[in-house]
Amino acid sequence: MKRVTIVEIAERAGVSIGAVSYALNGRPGVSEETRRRIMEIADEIGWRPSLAARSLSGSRAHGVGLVLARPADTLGVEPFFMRFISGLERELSGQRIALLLQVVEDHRAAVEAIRLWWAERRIDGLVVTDMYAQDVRIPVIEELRIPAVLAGRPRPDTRLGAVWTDDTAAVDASVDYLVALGHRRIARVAGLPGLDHTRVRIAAFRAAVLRHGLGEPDVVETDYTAEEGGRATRALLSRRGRPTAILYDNDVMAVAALTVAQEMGLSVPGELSILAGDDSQLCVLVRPALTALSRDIQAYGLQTARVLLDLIDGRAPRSYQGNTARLTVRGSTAAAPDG
Amino acid sequence: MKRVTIVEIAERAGVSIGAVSYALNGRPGVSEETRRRIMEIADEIGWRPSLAARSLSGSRAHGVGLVLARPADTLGVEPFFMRFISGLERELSGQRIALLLQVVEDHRAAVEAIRLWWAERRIDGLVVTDMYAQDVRIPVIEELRIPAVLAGRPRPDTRLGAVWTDDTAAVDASVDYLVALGHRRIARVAGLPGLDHTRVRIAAFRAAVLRHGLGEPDVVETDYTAEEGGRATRALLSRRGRPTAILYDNDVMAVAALTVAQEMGLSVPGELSILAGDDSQLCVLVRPALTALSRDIQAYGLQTARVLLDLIDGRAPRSYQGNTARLTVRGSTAAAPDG
DNA sequence: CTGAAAGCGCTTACAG
DNA sequence: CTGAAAGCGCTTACAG
Repeated sequence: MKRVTIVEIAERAGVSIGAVSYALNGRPGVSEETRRRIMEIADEIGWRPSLAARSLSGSRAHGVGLVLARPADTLGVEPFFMRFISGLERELSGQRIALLLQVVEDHRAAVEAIRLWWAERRIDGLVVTDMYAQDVRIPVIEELRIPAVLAGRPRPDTRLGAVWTDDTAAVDASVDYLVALGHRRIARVAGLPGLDHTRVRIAAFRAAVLRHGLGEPDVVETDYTAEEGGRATRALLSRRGRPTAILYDNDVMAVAALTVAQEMGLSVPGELSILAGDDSQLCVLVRPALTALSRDIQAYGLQTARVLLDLIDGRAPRSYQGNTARLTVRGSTAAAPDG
Repeated sequence: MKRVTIVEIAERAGVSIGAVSYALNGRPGVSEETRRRIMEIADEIGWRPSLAARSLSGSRAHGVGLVLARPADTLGVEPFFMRFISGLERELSGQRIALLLQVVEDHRAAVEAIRLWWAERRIDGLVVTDMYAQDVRIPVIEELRIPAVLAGRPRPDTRLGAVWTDDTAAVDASVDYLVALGHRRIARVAGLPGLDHTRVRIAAFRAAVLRHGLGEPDVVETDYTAEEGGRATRALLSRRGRPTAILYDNDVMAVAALTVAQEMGLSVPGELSILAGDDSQLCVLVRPALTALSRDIQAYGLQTARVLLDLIDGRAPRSYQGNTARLTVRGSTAAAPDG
């Protein structure tokens, strides 16, 4: 059970521990020959750096934090997060950087978690998701000067990095596609109105509807859950002049909408076209399979990790724009009924 | 940016750093008065222990690891993991223990991750999910003497703790329920055959079918994905003497089955009863809503964390049995067509 | 009850 | 190119 340390390596190699440290870290100060011998010994006895010791003397914690502020049930059903995490991991684990995960109720708790992690020197940086237009986490992160990257639109007034995709273009493409199918009454079931990207998408939707001269844009806000998605759908479909096509802000709500339409005796896509704002296996699970906006979430996570690692290494904050979501056409969209 | 350390507290309080350490950790060696004064100062200047320092001198890393060895896509769609993680978190974060998460492809990679974490002294213990009957992780964990708890059935031949629920009883209840509805041809679409709990459930299913005198038990093995679940369903429903009821090993496959049945023109539950082995929002999303085995996954995660923390504290390995899954009856099960 | 000191396992100037 | 030493921020016997 005795821990293998550089002292043992130094003894076996007949050099000082300083030399061992230099050799192991690839820094100048030892001859190539010595370095090789030291590396061999380290390998042979299965040495691994103690992160505690390394963190204490160097100043890196070798960890980054991700705080998810959502109810566990919502997190569970939306496939987004696990895939995103998995993408982050792919980049981080290669560099022996741990991902610390915390699931909390709200932003207040998130701020608390961030403060503690930082004070304890557990993390070198932070990944921030689910940005709010007014986000209490940002001033705290700025004040503590924590390297951080937003999974979302850049905030030029901050020192934070950002990895984002062009939601406006994706919404535009969706509306254009539906209009080309002859739809004139298109509605949007949006997610949480406080969220940054929800707002961007709503704005894009409004602009697209107006641009096509389709009258007053019809948007219902929800909390992203199946319940509210279903309820919003029921409300929209009960109106006179009900929409012939609805855009949903995620996959879960679109699936719920399909159920509601079927219960109301409306055929999809015959009488109603449904378009999901996120793609996942869920969309393929149901009938008709759902037309959806797809993007590579794992790649998104991976890029986010890269931008964060650069920041931690002291490079200037970057904004990386990933690929715009593509429209994957399946069975839930078709020509407008009266078209 | 200067870090607040116990040195500063000691100076302000006019005592040694040793006294500060004792006071802050609630150990004897300082008077109550001194202790209170020290705590106040610490609070006032916002001191937080450096985990690196604490880990280096004490021998705790204050972290536990969870390695998920599954393809990211599967992980994403099954709501189980996020809820489980969220339950783990609830217990861990209260004790300032970090959850380190790693998502890998297979058990070989999982073993590698475990070895590294342990060698680097990043973790004090491990949560192990998705146990295989023959599981390469176990001998490694035993050899390294890592405190670990299985989210699954106890292994009496090991020093590992375990948190589990009685799958046999849950399967029994499901079969009994279907038999009471008059079903005589009941099949099971199982998950990955290598998994421990898959085997237990298959065995329980076989035993129940035989006990009820329903003839040769009909089991199809899959990989838990919607694709294979759908394919298995199609195969089962294409046979002469097709089943009138099918038990699925998770929620995702049951939803896929619903789609397949509808495509084949079979009414659910009129001609086919579907029972999902896991419950989640997915089951409520579809029509008919799926009858399912429900359990409190968050509580399961929380209990798992507790058993692990006990182990880490040096207590003897415990096996904790959680509540057996309850049958939540919804619209996908009904009396057998010929009953 | 309290203080002084060693030690955890590294990194990093600073001399040779 | 190499060695000896200080230091990171704590904990913990060991003396007083």
